Amino acid sequence: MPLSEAGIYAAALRLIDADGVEALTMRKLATALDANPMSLYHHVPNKDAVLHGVARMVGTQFRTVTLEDAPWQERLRLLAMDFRTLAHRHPMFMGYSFSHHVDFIQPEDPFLVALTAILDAAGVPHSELPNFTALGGVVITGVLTAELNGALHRWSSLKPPTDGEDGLTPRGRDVRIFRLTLDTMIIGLESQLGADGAGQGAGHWIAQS
Amino acid sequence: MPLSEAGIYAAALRLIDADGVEALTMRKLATALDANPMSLYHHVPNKDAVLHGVARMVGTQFRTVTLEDAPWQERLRLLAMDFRTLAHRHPMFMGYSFSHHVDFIQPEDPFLVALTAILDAAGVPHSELPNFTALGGVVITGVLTAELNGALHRWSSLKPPTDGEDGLTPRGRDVRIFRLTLDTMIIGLESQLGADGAGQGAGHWIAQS
DNA sequence: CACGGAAACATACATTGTATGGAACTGCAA
DNA sequence: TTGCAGTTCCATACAATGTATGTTTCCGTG
Repeated sequence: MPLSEAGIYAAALRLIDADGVEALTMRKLATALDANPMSLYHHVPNKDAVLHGVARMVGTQFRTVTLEDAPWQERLRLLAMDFRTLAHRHPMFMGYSFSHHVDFIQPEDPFLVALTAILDAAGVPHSELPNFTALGGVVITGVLTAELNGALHRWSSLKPPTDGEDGLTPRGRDVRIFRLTLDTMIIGLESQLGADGAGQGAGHWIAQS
Repeated sequence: MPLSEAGIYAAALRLIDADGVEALTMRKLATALDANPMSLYHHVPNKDAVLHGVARMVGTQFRTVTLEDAPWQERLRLLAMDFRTLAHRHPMFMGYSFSHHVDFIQPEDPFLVALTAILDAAGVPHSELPNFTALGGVVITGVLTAELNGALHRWSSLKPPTDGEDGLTPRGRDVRIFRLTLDTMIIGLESQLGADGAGQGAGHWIAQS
């Protein structure tokens, strides 16, 4: 069987699934493909390209059903869960990918597109869509990363759209989003704790599978 | 000036601040200390230990004021911001640390202790404290990581206390926390969007520094 | 001054990604 | 079939890295 770009990515993914990304070497990859290490370089420019290729390959596996008519909360939950399912299919790679900003998420990426659409449907104003998309994406991938690399465990057991300028520096926007995330979490907690009369969600987090 | 453990950590941190963690090599570290590479190994067992040492060194720099009487929301905000300040003092290292689970956060860590105390004060039941601590910690470090490594940017411009068993498998608990985070974010968004009558925070995210 | 332990050093090795140049194969024209 | 061009493959080589191993230098104490 001759070498091919797709074949290389597939083999790389298999090795990564088995032993993790750091254990992947060009030599092992070549051995797995029964080829000389240098032969790979005729199909792939370098190791980074292999990882990007794997990222694209995994990325195309993402599927989510789009329930146009469901409430946005439900759609968001579903999207996140679908993404989590994908992440758990290749935990080694995804855990690495999120951390090392292998630019996994791209414009036109189905996840990104779906997330944006949902937030749009939720009523987020267009000028704020990028920020909220970032918020959602970061929270979802952040928790996912933490789950995949075990940080979540350790913590819990320790004794489109930019059509308008906002006049903020990049740094300032970062702070903005950071605060936004924080505020969101806080308000969410408030409601869940029933501190004020938000009602509907209060107490539901106590003891349920 | 003779070599010393603390001196090695300090020099390592300087190099990391300048060029990032991946650029740190034992040889460069030795050169910076005007010593032979192997001399370091008389004070430090290996490179990982250097990183852990740096982590401890940076960790002790964390300070936060504890406003016992302030509302928990304010305390949480303050804690997160203090942590963010620390992270921005050594962005290279912190960004790396969060991703690569250099076990930066330890029991008795001031950040962890403060976070737990605040959530306790917020009324989180003791049985749920670990979960909520994880939630808070993961969200805070998650967003921070995303900010430090630029993911936040990319996204936004793209077009103690375990005293009771819960009978869940580790995996199951992960799912639980994941859902919890998600729900929190969702409820938070709901409130912010004024979808129901939670009021107090609605709309405050539109156009403010 | 002698000596014993600690610190520093020089050398060496395995592992990594990859540059370089030649060998083998493949498809096609004559 | 033969000749040839281009693609694919492979053997060798190199620099960078972490660190094992053995030797030398230094420094305080008897």
